[in-house]
Formats: sequence, structure tokens, C-alpha cells
Amino acid sequence: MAVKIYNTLTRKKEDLQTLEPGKIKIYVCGPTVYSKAHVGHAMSAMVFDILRRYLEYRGYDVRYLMNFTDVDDKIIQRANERGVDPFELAEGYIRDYEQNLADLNIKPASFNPRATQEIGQIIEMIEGLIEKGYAYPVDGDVYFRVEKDDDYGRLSGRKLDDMQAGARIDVDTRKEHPMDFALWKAARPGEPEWESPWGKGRPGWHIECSAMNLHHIGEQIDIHGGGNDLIFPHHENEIAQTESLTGKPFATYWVHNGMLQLGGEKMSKSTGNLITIEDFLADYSADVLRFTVLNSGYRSPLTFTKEVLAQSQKGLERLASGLRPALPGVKGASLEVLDTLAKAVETAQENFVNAMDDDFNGSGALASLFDLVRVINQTRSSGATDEELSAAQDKVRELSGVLGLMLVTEEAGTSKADAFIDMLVSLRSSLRQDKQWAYSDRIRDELLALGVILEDSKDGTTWRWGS
RNA sequence: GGCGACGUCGCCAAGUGGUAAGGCAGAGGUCUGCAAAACCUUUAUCAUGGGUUCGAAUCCCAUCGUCGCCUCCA
Repeated sequence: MAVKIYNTLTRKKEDLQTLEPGKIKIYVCGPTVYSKAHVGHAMSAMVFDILRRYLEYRGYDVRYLMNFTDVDDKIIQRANERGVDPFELAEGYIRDYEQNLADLNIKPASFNPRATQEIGQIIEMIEGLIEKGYAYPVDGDVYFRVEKDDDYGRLSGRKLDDMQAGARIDVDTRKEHPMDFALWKAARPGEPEWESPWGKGRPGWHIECSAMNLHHIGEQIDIHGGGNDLIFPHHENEIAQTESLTGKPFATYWVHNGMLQLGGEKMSKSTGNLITIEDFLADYSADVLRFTVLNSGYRSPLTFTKEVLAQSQKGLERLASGLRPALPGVKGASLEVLDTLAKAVETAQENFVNAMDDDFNGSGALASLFDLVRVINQTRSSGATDEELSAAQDKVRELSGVLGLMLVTEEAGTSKADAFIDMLVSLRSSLRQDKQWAYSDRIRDELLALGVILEDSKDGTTWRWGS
């Protein structure tokens, strides 16, 4: 069975068919680096990280690019406000973002192109577009001629006529059509500038992505991703520019994630309705966000509330419960029970792949893991040994890993405190044998306050670090 | 005003023609000195109103509601 992907271009799920067998080229729109990134960026990055990890798991050789827009009006404005160099400002936020991604367990891209490093390519493209009649210079600016592009609007499902009707459009009489967009902007005093055939200036927003693609992965790519707020105008314009120049379909699949909702509204940099990734990670683990993203459809809006995060936290604990060791003093489970476990491993594998194949259904993939965890826990309760549990637990780790979940719990045997905790637990066991409940409960309570969870069973006491 | 997405159990949600996955929370139970964990049992007819069909959460139309885009935005 093939992987199915929902394609914004056709509004349908389609079988994934790559340009080259076994290889897949993915380009994802990264942030404009003028401020700290927020959880919405994290969500988007995670969605495509999951997509990428899964395609790798399915055996594809993935080339994955994510860009940085490092020259733009807002960067310049912010830099001027602070009296710093715009390039340095951008550089700082790029480093922050890379750190954010690492903290979120998001795999680094194969390459991170930057707008400022593509100026030559950009100028070349614009020249090509002018030559073909798709662009025209005015007073040092260069605009794309939307009316020349018959397909314009096909990604976002708009028509030029519809858009003029109610939209607020700046009346720029120099433009031939109100929807014509800038490929090149003439420099104003004090702004970063590059030499060009049209005078000093800098690239427009959309052209950089087209240029980076062309330069680093080619005229045609398999998947182009980003937030659904980029569909129009950004991706629409990318298509217009690239395809007008090359005459070939740009990306086969356009994949867009839904917006993160904070307080019933889109989390957004420009409105300030946001929580930075840094602040989020101060309170929650990366897994909590990843679980939340996985559990909701990546194309739907994701409700971001404390309650949802708490639910994710509990869900993760449940997944991790499957990884706990055998009960103390067990002699092994029956063949029948072990057979059920082995079958559950197969079923989980199958359900997992089926779910993920179907447009990266994370919720379904998690369900397959929960089902397996339940059977593991049943098996453990039936007296299975660590060895008998290990294959199933490895499967949980393997599949969680494909989703990018770490499921790391601080394990016994890794801390200097272990010996002391063991001693207290052993002391408490003696107290319990003498029915000294007051003292034994006090030890349990005080250890709990220190983050150590004790669990008694009739065959002894186990302990683990809480989260 | 235009375009698009969505509305499934208290909450997060999967499911796109054949009588509703999973997680959280809740209730009852097993185990336990108590507790915790784990396990077992249990909880919905799918916004509303029409229509198509032998049969619809799933297709069509209308209504209501939510969100996104149309200006920078993941």
C-alpha cells in the first residue's frame, strides 16, 4: 500500500508518487527571523518532522530543506528600533530557532538556505521572468504580472476578479494590476541593499523560496510544506514565479498544517497572541507538544490549552507505562499469554503503518501504540519476565521513535541517589513487615515529595522517578 | 463581500456509504494494611432541517455556529 498525502492543490488525498523512485525532495517554509519563535512555529516544524521521519521509516531517501527568511521589512524595522545591524539581528534569531528545534527533538534539515545567500539566483530568476514577459520593472522595483499567468489562483482557489471585489488593496498606480506582487524592492536609505540591473535593492518575500528551491533541489520538488496561512499569497506566488519561468509543475504535493489556536484565535507573531517555544519548554516537555500535535489532525486547527496539555501529559505517561520492567519475583507468563503479546506486536505494527500511510494519521498511530501498551501491561500482570516483555517494548520504542516521541523517563539505575533510595525502600520493607504503617507511609510520602514514586505489590516494592 | 476548512461522548479526537478507534476525565470492580500503578467492566448515533440510497457521521442542498485566508504571518 502506498502512502497517501492530502494535496492542497487538488483538495484530495493522493498516492505518493515521487519524481525519482525511492527519493523524495521536501521544502518547508521556515520562519522570518525577527523575533523569538512561538509554539505555532513549533507545531508546524513538528508536523513536517513527523512527515519526514515517517517517510524515512518507509524507506525513502529524504532531502529536506527548510529556509530562513533573513531579510524583510520587519527585520529591518526591528533592527532600526534597536539600533542594531539587521543581519546580526536575524543571525541571533536563527541561532535561537535552531536551538528551539533541537530542544523539540526535531531533526535538522538537510540544509537551511537563507534568502541573503541566494541573491544571485534571485536576480537571475527575475531577469528570466522579465525576459519572458512575466515581470516588469518600475522605478527600481520589479513586479510579477499576475494577469499574464493563466493559472494564477489555482492553489488557493481564487480568481483575480473575486479578490478585487472586497479586498483592501493599496492603490499603487505604478502597478499594472493591483495583485501584481514585488519580486524586487528598491532600497530605501539605511536599508540592506544589493546591486541589481534595476538599481540597488533587495528581494521580495516570495521570490526567495522559489530561488532557493531552484538552486538547491531543482525545478521540480515532491512536497512543499508550510502553514495554511501561507497558501495565499505566499505559495500561490511561488507557484506563479517558478512555473512561469520553468514551464514545469513546481511541487507535486502541497501540504499545509492547520493553525494553533490560543484563546480561540490563531497564535500569531504579528498580533502578539503567542507563547514562545522557550516559555513552553520551561513548563512542559517536548513530548507533550509532540503528543498534542500527533493526537490532532495536522490539517485541523489545534486547540492549545492547559487542559489539552495535561491530557497529553497523562497520555504520555500511559505510553511510558508499557516500558516499565517486569514485576518483582515473577517466573514467566504462559505460552498463551506470550502468544497474545506476539500477535499484539504484529497488529500494532500493521495498524501503525496503515494509520500513518493514510495522510499521517497521528491519532490512529497513537491508538495502535496504546493498544499494544495495554497488552504489554496485561502480560506483565500475568507474571512475564523482562525478557518476555522486551520484544514488545522494543516495538513501542521503535514506533514512538518514528513519531519522534522520546518517552524518556528518568530511570532507576542512572542517578547517584539510587543507592540511597534503594536503602530507604529496603528499610521501609522491613517496617512494613513489622506493620509499622505510620513510618512506612511517611517514607513513601516524603520520597514522593522528592519525585520518587513507590509502588507496592505482594512480591515487593518498586520505585521510579515521577515526571 | 469573496474563497476555503471545520462542527463526532464532559474534554482531546479517529473514522468519508454498511449499524461509531484511541487517550483524558467519570462510575463500579480486582489487587493492596492504606495508597499508587496496572488490569477488568461501563459511558455517544455523529450541529440542525431537508434530500439521494436497500443502507449515511460518511454524498447533495439549506440553516446555524466556529476558524483561517483575502495585509506580514508556521
